[in-house]
Amino acid sequence: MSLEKLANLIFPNTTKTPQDYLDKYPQRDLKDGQFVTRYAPSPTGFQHIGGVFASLVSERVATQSGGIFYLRIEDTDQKREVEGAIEDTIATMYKFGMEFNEGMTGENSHKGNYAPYRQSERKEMYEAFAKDLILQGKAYPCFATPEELDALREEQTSKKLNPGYYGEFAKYRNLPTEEAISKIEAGEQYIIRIKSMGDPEKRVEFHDLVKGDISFPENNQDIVIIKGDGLPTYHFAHAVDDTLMRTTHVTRGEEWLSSLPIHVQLFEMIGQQRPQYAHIPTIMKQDGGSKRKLSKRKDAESAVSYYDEEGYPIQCVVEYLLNIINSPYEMWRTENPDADYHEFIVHLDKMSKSGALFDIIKLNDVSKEIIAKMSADEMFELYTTWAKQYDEQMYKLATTNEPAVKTFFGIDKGTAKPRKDFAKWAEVKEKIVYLFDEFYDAETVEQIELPKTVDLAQAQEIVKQYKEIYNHNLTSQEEWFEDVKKFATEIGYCTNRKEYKNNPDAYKGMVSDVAGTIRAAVTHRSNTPELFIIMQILGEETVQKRFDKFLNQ
RNA sequence: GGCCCAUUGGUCAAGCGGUUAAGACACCGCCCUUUCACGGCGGUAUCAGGGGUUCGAUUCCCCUAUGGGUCACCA
Repeated sequence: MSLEKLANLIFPNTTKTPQDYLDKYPQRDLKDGQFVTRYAPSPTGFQHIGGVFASLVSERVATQSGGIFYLRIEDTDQKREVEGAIEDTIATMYKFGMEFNEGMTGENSHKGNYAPYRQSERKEMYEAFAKDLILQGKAYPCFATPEELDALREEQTSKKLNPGYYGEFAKYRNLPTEEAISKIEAGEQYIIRIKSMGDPEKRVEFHDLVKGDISFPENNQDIVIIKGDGLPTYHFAHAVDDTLMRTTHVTRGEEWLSSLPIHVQLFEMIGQQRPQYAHIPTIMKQDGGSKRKLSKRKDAESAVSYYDEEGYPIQCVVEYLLNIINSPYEMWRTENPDADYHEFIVHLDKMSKSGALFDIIKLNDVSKEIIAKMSADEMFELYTTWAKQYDEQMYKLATTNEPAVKTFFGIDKGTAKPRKDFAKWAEVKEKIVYLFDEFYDAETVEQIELPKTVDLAQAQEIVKQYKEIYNHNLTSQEEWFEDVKKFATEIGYCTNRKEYKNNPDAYKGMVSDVAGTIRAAVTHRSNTPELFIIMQILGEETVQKRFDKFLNQ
């Protein structure tokens, strides 16, 4: 029984068997159609929007089925691990409204009955499964050094052969067990590989929930399952963990698709049923003439932190993502304008099979729509929360002028067609600063946006006269505008577009020129919401002061 | 290069053998309009190419092209 000797030599402290763990983590009590999914990131620190995209899919399909969604940390690569990354990941999940039923809840805490949820703490389980494979002769220690493997790869490449450790190239695959034992006893370094029985002439077939039916050649590589540091590779951890955690559906990025033959094989080798797979497309970015993955280095929008910094309400980002996940979302949203997005049912089979280009313009539109529907109070709350962190000056201004800002945010609210002014909080400043004298006063004459057809001298002439008749005590926008029209007529401007078009020479311009000029004088902007309300917010004294300042430009 | 996946307008995309090939964003025009918006109406623009199968292909099959993924003791 030399295999037993070998197994015990490699894993002297492993007394439990796979069955022990299978008993310890029993099948979940699920009703038909309930999904158990997971989000299983590596703690590398960078929160990528693609990760949010993938986890959102997982979370939605699990939650909407009444199943379980859990968070597993895949920290088997210690070199890449970044401190604080686990907490970052968890914070990101919560921020995006994804509640997980089980998993890591902090650096050193978790919830759920299938713990630990961190791979580095599951070492004994991988060892039990690996030991069992060795015992059965399905896995073996490999003593090849990295240099040897490099040389092998080079040789294979030069001969135009498939690179890798397989078949005749698998030098230690058929090493007599006694020799393996003596090498280990002599202290030689090794890793554990599977003894692949796959035949690349044969094909594995499977059904992917997103991609449909796919087939691959069988895997014939003796892939590594336990690395030199004693931790499992992704492939092996996947098979063991998703078995023991009783995952029913593996939703992950499509970059995993080509390792499916390995995974299928691994599940077979450990004698367990494989989960169903849904390989979801990668979010891409247009780069010149071609598409590429959203890049951490090149694309600011790849980082989750970007949306924080720019002040996109998270709900907007989620809804945009949902839009990409299932395009019927948009239709659903139109039909259910006030529904919570959680009520939308995500269908894996309706996902696009190819990667969508990230479209920030569309995101802006989705966002504007959502912000337009918010109440002024809600906007104020979200805006000041954002500003507190990212724009201290605006935070102070907004909080010390709460009523004014709320009135401003509230313009048009509750009407059938509220303005869609803001896509993100970072845009608020440029569209609101004229409410505050310190900004208004600091602006130069070049910054004044006059109507296209009016020059400064004309504008000043208009304002000079308007200042005299300006009545701050009007009570409605309509009343005020009637007043402006009357004034415009008196000074030779037309108040009827058709008439003006028919006879442009009879007038100095349109009433829009007059209104635009007043707007420019009061706000320096050509684009603002209802001027009447802005002037009310400002107060008579300020409005008059601004007229004066304008006349002195 | 081998293997795999994908390919409908600028973008997201409906479609699942017979359609005037939806809709949304963007763009353009008109209308409404005090500006900007919003809104309304309309417009430009798509089945990658070539072969089959079929009475009929965007839909099915094959080839080509293009794009993407993957070929680690990383996940």
